[in-house]
Amino acid sequence: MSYYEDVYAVVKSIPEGRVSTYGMISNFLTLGSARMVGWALRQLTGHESDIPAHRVVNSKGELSGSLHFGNHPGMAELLKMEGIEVLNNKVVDFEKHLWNPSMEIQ
DNA sequence: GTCTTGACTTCGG
DNA sequence: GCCGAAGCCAAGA
Repeated sequence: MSYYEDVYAVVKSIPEGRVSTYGMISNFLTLGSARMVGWALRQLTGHESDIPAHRVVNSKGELSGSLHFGNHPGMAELLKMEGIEVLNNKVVDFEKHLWNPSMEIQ
């Protein structure tokens, strides 16, 4: 059980129509660095598991990870499909769709 | 063993 | 509002 396993669990826990940020996840898991989340998700590219990494965005609400996906020609479409409006790889009103990991525990 | 890089964040200019 | 630098931790070379 490594730290990134926790990241995967949190990302998978993100409900449809909701997005989360690296800093929020890192803060929730007390990783101390948002890069740890990015590192975990980077390893995820080879896994291609059921991890909805497209729901994870940076503090600006941009799909910074979309660049690494590559396999997903329309990752923004996926978010739109879930009810999230995306424009130019950026989540529109992402703060409204922002999902707090602590919400899972509640 | 050290050095570099990385899907980040935040502060300062 | 954009650009640069520092902080942070982990993995690969």
